[in-house]
Amino acid sequence: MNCKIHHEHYDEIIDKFWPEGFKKTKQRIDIFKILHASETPLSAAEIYNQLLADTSKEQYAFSTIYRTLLAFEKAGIVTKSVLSTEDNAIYELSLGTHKHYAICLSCHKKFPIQACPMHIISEEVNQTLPDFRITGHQLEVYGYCRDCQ
Amino acid sequence: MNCKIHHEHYDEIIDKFWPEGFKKTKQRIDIFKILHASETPLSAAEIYNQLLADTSKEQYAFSTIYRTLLAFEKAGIVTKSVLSTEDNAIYELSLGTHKHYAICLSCHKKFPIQACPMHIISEEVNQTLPDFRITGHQLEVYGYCRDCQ
DNA sequence: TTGGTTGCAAAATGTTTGCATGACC
DNA sequence: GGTCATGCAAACATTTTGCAACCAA
Repeated sequence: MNCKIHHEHYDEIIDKFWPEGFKKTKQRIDIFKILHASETPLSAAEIYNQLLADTSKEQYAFSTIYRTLLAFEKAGIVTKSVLSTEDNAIYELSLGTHKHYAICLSCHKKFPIQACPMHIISEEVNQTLPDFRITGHQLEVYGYCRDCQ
Repeated sequence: MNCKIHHEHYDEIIDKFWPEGFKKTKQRIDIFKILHASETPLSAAEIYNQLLADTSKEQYAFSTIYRTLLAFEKAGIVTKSVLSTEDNAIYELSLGTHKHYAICLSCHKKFPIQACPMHIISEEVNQTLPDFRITGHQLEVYGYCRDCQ
C-alpha cells in the first residue's frame, strides 16, 4: 500500500524501468537488482563481489559489469559519479529521483542527505550563464561521521 | 589597489601561502604559478603540458607533479576533485576561497559559478546527521554551454 | 536464426612507488 | 653535509577493447 519495495515486485519494477529495446539477460537483471537493493552508490568491484556472493558458483566478467553500467547510464536509469577521495567510479539507479551524500573521510561510509539546493544554483547559473542548459548536477559533502571523529 | 594579481607579485603570494617547512624547488614554484594563473581546475596532464610550453627545453616528471599536488593538498592549499565525465583528477588552488563550476558535457569547458548554497546543506546535515562534522564539499553542474546546444 | 551480449585476455589509461641522483637549506 | 625532492622506469588499479562463443528475441 505504500511505496516500499518488496523483492517479489522486482519483475514489475524492472519491466517499468527497463530501457527500450534492451535485451533482458540474467547478468543485466542481476546488476539492476543489486543497484536497486543498495542504499548507496556502488563501485564496479562492489557489484562484482555481490554478484559472486549472491549467486555463488557463477561467473561474471568485469567487462560485462562496466558495459551494463554504461548502457544503463546512456539509457538514463543509472548515474555515475566519482568521489575525489576514491579512485574508482560509483553507480546508482536514478529512477526519477536523486540523492546526495555526506561521505566520511575516515571510514568512507556514505550517508544520504535530503536537501538539494538546486533551485538556488540554477537561478544563479541562469543569471551568469544565461545560455547554459543544465541537465544534471552533483553534490557531495565531506567530513567525519560520529564514529570517526 | 585592488585584488587583481600581477605576475610580479608572485613571490609575495608564494611566500604568503607556502606551506610550513616546504622546500621551494623550481618545480613546485612552477606548478604553483600555473595553478594560480588558471581560471579553472587543471589535470596533471594539463599542468605537465603547460610546464613544457612555459619552459621549453626542461624536463619534468609526472611523478613530481603528482607528488607536489598531493603535498599541496595535504598542506591545504590545493583541492582535488574528479568529474564524473572525465577519467582523471583535477586540481586547483584554494587560498581561502572556493568555487564551483558548470561543466559542458560536449566541449568539457568549465564555467565558474558564484552561488554556494552550503549553508542550506549544512543545516540539513546538522539535523539529519547531528554528529557529522563537515569539512568540505563539492558541487558541479552539468549541461550544455551556449556553443554546444 | 541472428544480432546483440558475454567471458576471457590483452591493452589502455591515470596514478603511485622504488631507487639512485641531484638540489635546497 | 644532510635531508628532502626529483627523474626515470617499473608497478599498480581501474576501465576499455577485440574477438570468438553464446543466448535472448
